[in-house]
Amino acid sequence: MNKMIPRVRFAPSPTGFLHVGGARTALFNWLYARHFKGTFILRIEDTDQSRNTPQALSVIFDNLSWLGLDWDEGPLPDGSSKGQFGPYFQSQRKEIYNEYCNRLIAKELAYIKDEAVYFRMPRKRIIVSDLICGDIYFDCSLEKDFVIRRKDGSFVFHLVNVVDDLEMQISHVIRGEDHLSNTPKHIALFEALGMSPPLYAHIPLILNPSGTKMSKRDKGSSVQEYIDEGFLPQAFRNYLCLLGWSLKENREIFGIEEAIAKFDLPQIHRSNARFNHQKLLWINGEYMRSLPLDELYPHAFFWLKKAGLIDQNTDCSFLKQAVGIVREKVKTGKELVEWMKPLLSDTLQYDEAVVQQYLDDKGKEILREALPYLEEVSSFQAKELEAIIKNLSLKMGRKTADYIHRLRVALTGRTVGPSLYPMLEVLGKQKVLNRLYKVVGPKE
RNA sequence: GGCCCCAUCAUCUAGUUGGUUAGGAUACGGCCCUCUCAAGGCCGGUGGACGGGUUCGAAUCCCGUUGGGGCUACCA
Repeated sequence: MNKMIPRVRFAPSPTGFLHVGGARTALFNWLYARHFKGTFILRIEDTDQSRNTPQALSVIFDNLSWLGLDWDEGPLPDGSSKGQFGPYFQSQRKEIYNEYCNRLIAKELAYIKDEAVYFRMPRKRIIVSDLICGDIYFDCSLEKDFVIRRKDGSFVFHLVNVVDDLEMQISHVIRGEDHLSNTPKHIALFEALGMSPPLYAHIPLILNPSGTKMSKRDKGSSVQEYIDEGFLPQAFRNYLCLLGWSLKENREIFGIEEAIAKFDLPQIHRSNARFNHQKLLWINGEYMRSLPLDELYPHAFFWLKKAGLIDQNTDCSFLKQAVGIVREKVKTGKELVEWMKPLLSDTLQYDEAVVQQYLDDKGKEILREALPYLEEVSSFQAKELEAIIKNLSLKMGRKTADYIHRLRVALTGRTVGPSLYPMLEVLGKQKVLNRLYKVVGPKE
């Protein structure tokens, strides 16, 4: 086994969703592989047949792809696979497990009892040399033998995990700390099979905001929720990096390339981290604003399409401009969709209270004052528009805000929205005038 | 219960050969900016669980206590 070129793996179970803890485990494995130009392997731990469905499998593919984590070996969505160490589904590796199991029995390192196969656990001290936790001593002198093949012939996690790791020549096992206590068993299995174990790195767990274990039942525990909420993968994986790892230079926003360049195992924290939704929101907002518009646009398109706000006929250049002004104000895709509604639809929802406050007789009068200027302005650009509204307010002795607020309400039905002048420009003269006349009544 | 891991602001963290006014970020509060909302700028409070050691000196090393987490399955 060549330790210079790491081979790492992510081995999820097709449960129907990807846990955020699993996502970070995948991310750290992937970062490690990419940093050292190693191999990142995807292996599906589907020994539990009951929950092994095609949909559950595609969730893994989809969510990993969304995160931008590509694998060098493993199954592919089209049903094929790549890599020379397959099959990459545990359900297709029974012969292999059987062979190893029999080998252990032959060497009398395992035995049959009650129709199950038990591994003869060595009664000795086992040292786990962990890349993150250091040397940990386990006194296994009282450890009980454990089942590796069940009565029904299926194999237990410890056995399949070890066999797969050695068959696939995994060099570094990077996994959640919840496996730390299992590691002596795994090491004993490796030794019984005459192999030296891989290097281990147990990463701290991700906890709920309350500090309890994040289980599948908990809200916010699945990656899909964040996709649905309209988080950007760039932001989400950036945040995931921050849970247990940091650049160590007082900077928290960094791209995946920089993470790859600087990632390594020894710098990882030893203590568990709570998931902080507020901070994720902040990071997402940062990316929302700073991503090149062309990079943000496909995500926005996806959100808007899913919300049913756009179709094939929507004007792309208008859409992109609208996203460009709205993204300054929002933190998630869901918010963006909400803010885009008045820009995309010509049937506005006016709140009664808002109308009374802003579009009463006085409000309409103010809008009428502005209308001729908006009609006559030579170029419908934010700068020009700002100039004419400012001049108008000077001339009429009003506050600029008097015009701005009423225009916003008249044009969007809302008191909160994008900055006015850019919005006027994006909507364009025609839409602006149409909407305003709809509010104040036709020209006399 | 047994075994293992962990312990710096509310939260994520910097610190790693003991000597810092314990730094940053999010959140929170105040002020400024302002066209609503954001963003931005400035300021602010809050911190090494507790108790013992070692030392001239401990967030940093040792021990104990407490607290949190994990494992202890014919789940993975």
